[in-house]
Amino acid sequence: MQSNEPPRKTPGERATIHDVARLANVSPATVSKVLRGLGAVKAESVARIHAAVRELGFRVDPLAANLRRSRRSIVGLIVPDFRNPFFGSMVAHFERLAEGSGYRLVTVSSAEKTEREAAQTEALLDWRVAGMIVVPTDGRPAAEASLLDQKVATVLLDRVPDETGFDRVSVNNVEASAAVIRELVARGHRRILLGPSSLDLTNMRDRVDGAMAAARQADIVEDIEVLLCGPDVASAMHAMASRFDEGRLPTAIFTLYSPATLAALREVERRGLVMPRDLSVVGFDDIEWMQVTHPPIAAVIQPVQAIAEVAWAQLMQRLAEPGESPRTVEVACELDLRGSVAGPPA
Amino acid sequence: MQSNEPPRKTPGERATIHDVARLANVSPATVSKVLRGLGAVKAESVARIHAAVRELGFRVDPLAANLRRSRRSIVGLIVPDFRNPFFGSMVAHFERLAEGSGYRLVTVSSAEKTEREAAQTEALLDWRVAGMIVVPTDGRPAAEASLLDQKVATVLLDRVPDETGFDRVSVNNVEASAAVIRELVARGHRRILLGPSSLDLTNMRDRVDGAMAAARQADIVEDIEVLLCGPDVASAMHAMASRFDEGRLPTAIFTLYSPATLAALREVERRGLVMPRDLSVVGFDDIEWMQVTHPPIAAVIQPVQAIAEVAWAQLMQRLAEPGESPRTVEVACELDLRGSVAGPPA
DNA sequence: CTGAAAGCGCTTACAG
DNA sequence: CTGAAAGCGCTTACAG
Repeated sequence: MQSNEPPRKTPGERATIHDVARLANVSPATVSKVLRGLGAVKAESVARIHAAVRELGFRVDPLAANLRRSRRSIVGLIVPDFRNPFFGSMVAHFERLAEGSGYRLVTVSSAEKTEREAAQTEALLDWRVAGMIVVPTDGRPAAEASLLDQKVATVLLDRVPDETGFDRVSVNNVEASAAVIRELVARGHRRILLGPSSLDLTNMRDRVDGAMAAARQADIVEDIEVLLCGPDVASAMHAMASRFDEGRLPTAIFTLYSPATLAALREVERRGLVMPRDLSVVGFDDIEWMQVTHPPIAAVIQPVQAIAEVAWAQLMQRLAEPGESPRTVEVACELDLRGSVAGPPA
Repeated sequence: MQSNEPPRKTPGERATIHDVARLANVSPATVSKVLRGLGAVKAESVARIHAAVRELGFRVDPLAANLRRSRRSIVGLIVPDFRNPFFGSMVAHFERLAEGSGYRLVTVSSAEKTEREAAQTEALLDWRVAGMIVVPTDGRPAAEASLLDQKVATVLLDRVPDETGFDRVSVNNVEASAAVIRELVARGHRRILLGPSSLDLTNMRDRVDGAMAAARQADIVEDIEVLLCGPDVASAMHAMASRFDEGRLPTAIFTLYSPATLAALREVERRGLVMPRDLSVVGFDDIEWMQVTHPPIAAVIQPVQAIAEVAWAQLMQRLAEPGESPRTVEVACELDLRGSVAGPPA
């Protein structure tokens, strides 16, 4: 880091590599070489160059530096929604990972719309990003053709397609969801409501499938109910409210993403129901507030940090070896059964 | 938006303006002119150029396009923490605002560390951003000298310094906090705990000042207690736990940022206290989960969208008229007194 | 060990 | 109406 008061000679204008070269009495090519630690340069020149860099407060323009290469040292990250803390946390982890790796991270959101995801992807490709990390809006990159066409190293995250030419990282959605159902069944529940956002998302489909498989095992498939809750908190509130209005509630709700958990609790609260006496609730995704409710909400914990680390490592690996065939990694979730779960009402 | 399958001639390589020029039988300069809608060009040439652009799936490289100007068409946004939904929401609003304005948004976080804020600012300046929107880590931009030196249009947000050469947008922290105290006093509270993150942050200081002013008016200054809760949820949990351990709690807690609200509720929950019977709680910042707790938590609502819109308008204005003297805008908050507030225990 | 020249993908005067 | 040339801030062969 440089000091707070860069001793620039020309306030308002940044020094260029030519200014440094002039001051150090060498050519711009030599400055460039020294700055990137390449080749053999006379010690005297090196010293003069470093002095000039300090004197002028010179810092290279990373965008111009990459112009001659076909790819910029930028990684693009596309998430569905900044307001969801799960993705917020993901962004924070990637930002930390990008530091020191020599890549800059540019993060954009698709707002859960495929057209926007496509437009954002194209915009990042316009920047000649070296790589991309994408949480596809509905399980398949919206600008898949362009990504493949331009051969940009890409890792898909969270909502990953079954078949794809890209690297993938996800959690063990099927098994984690099955485990939740098994726990509920073990406590005596039969009538269980599942709350996915939509069945177009591959991760949601996997969660429903896992839950259903466990239900089949327990022979309670016919008692399982699926409520589509839509992309965000607003839609989930609406869906839950309608369902609660209908009456004859199940004895347990397993919400498959955090906005639905929020919506379910809101209805529980509004109608004066008491967890877990009247209703058990388990959410997929653990968020900080889930431990300040009364009782705390049981949750499937996604290891965000591990997901980000694995994905970043995969991306770096692919940038190093573009030819390798795509790999898939599945990270295991943990189930924390908190106070919101008990047996069904007597 | 272009179709999913760009009909590129050279897969893997993007077409350049030279490719377009060659195909359309004109010079690159003419293509450039047409693409930016400048100057007079023969209708025939225009048609051939558009045809070539489509044929090759050409899209300009916005970074290269800006190289000749001293500033890139990029706006940098620095927030303290992506994991805080208040800032997540802010980022989402700015992203939407940037679209269609011809600027691309590059968002980074300071992780509540001034050194990181300084480094992130320098990095964005390296990119020659046209403008910056900064939520200063502790009330004053960490790389202030560089921002001023390079004359980059800058708007400060949320935690704004008292005196500064930059445009500022904040909420009416003093008055909003005073209003909370007045409401609590009106309900009979005297012993009130304030929970700021730190007194180094100008917005926190203003909130404390506003609360204190109202307390003075009500002659209860000596009953006010201030608990520093630190930068994030973890530190706030720790601070709250220690304070609750001490015993002799106040009758009301006014947390001045959402992590402290979370921490306060966690202690309430852990110790089996009942709101508002044993304790009233009001938080500064409204977050979605605050309405799914029992009872819902009273909150000072910051109008994130209005804040973002005002700040963006200011930035655009300053880019248009760099010479004008800095302006300050204060946006009003709304107080929603929900079930977590009542009179003190009898 | 060093520098002149060409190039990255565009735009900007300028000349015609 | 159009194009050749120079330039933005760097890097990359290449020649010496």
